[in-house]
Amino acid sequence: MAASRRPTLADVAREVGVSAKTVSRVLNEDGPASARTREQVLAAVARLGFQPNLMARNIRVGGPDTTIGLVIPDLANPFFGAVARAIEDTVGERGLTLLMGSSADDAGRERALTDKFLARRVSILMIVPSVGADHSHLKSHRAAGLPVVFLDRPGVGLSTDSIVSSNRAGAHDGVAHLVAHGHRRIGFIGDLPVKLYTRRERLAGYRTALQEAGLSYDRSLVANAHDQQGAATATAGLLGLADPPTALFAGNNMVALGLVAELARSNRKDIAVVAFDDVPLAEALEPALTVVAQDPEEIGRAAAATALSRLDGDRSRARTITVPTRLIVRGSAERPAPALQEA
Amino acid sequence: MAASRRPTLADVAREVGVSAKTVSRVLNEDGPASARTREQVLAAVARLGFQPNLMARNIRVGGPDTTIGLVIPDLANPFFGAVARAIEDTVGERGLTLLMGSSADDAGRERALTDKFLARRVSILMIVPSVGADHSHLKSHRAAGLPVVFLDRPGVGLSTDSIVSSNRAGAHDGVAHLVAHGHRRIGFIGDLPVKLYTRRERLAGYRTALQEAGLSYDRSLVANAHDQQGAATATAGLLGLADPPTALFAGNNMVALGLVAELARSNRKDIAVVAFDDVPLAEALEPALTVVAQDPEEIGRAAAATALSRLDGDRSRARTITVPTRLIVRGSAERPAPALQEA
DNA sequence: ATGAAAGCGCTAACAC
DNA sequence: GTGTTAGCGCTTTCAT
Repeated sequence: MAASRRPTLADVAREVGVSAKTVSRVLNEDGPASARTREQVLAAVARLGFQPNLMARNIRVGGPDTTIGLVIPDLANPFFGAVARAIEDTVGERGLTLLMGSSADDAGRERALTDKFLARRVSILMIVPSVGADHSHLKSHRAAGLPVVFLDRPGVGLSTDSIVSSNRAGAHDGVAHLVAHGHRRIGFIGDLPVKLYTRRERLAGYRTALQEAGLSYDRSLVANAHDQQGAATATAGLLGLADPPTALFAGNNMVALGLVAELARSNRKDIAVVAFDDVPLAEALEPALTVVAQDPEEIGRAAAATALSRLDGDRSRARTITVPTRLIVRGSAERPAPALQEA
Repeated sequence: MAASRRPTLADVAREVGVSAKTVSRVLNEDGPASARTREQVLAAVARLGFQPNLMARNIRVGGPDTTIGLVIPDLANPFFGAVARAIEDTVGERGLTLLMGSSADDAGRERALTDKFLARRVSILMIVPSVGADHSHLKSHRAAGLPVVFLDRPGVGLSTDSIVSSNRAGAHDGVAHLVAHGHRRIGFIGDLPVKLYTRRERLAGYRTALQEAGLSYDRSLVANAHDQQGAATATAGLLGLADPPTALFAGNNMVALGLVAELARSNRKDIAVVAFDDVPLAEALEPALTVVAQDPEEIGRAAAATALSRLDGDRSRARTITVPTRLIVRGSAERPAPALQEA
């Protein structure tokens, strides 16, 4: 079958015997139109299955497109999925549609995605910045009125709104909780790369908590992993040390999954655990997993609300919103530390 | 600061002292251009920060936009997140960008989203159909060459490609596994609404497995839930029956989370479980959770591959691709059934 | 209440 | 190698 051309405004106009502009008026409820004309137009639209070309409209009107560009590291990571849903819910009321892409935490892919989004004249740009990415090329866009929001991590080379979790305080609280249960050798498995903002912040919180407890920072207790498999390996590595930790802190949700899986596999019930970011079934584990929960819904909601207020003309200084984390005590930190060997 | 207009092709042309078409040629590597001109153009482009307006280009070229529209029930559901990632990976090689939206399993929202996508002239439309949605309005679009693919469930009123899991066989295998371990009273907690395709298929598989074992179908052992909380309630309800089940089958990932959480909360280690769709940490539970795993990556990949082949002119009959599920035995079905009370 | 013409930013089809 | 003209589908502006 021949691929029949999609009907245009002109087709509808011809069908009814009016001008294109009249059809446009009816459809956009712009200017006046007689009841009879309106009826006929609407009928023809339905008959032909006409759908206005939004791109053509946008071209002519000149304003930004009714889309919002969102760059996240991984569409399949539930944390970012939850953030995305909250964003969609909030901007959806304004009729904005989500244009999404995964950067895989690669600066080049992130740049390619943002460029694509800019070429589409998105009305808002939201980015989870990758390590090594520079955002100074966005200065002119922001100056021209494009709201740009950084999510989860601050961006580099551009002063604009950022929404982050209370990484440092959260990690501190989690580690302090382990300390309170008597642990003195606490391992830390962070995200990769090590320059990642969240990794550094959470490590800083870990170090502060150790310091407050008078514990020295032992580099050999710090490991890194970017996925579940790597976290399992890192866990096994730490537990295989000559002087192994009695407790472990997981730096993010993926690390938590690998870490907990490895402890289960090796049947190490004697290791205390706290994880940063909540995971499903945390409460069904034995013992139930104590976590420093993030609030992805609030991160997404705050990001969207901030961007919308910018869109509405808010020209105040760039702000950084820190969304609080919350320690959820479930039991996995309560394995008592073994009695000290020395003295 | 004044929102300065974004530079256009004409601006670049003026800056260099050439015609707009020449700039266009350089940028698209269309026709020839002297090395000197090319250089000057590129320099001006960089200087002005020019980015071609993709919408304007598309209007003129007339073809579909380089976007793919994807309607899923919930951006935050990890199953659909994994599907989306696989789609993005596959179509990304063709330079297509993802336009996404959540339908919340509502036919009206689904329709609003698809209409938006059509108005944007997406080159591919992928939909997880909601119960009650009719898709006959897409007939003309598909006839005009727009690839339409249904994901996870078949659509209604339109004959086109669909990608689904082997729901019936998978559920059958899971339930048969419970039967093999001696269970004769097996509860089923399915998704809502009850007319949902996957719910019905999986229930059918459950019934077949019972039948094969010579077990009668007991309506009181079938419950429903759409979220984790509801699944927990349903679980408690089934276990509170006068003649309660000794084993439970969870109809999807969300149900599985609620069901397992409830069993943990009420400390019911005596209940055997198999879940449809894998969940994180399944192997770390005690006992580890046996599941009928779906393959979201393959679903996404197959959907994208099918759509791309349509885009390349494949006009063969609509196909339904069934992606196999896989029973992953981990232990939660191995709680022996109690000895029969009677006879 | 409706229409004609011009133009948004870009490229196809011809010039030269 | 480069420029000119026309036109994609729509809306703005100005008529009538």
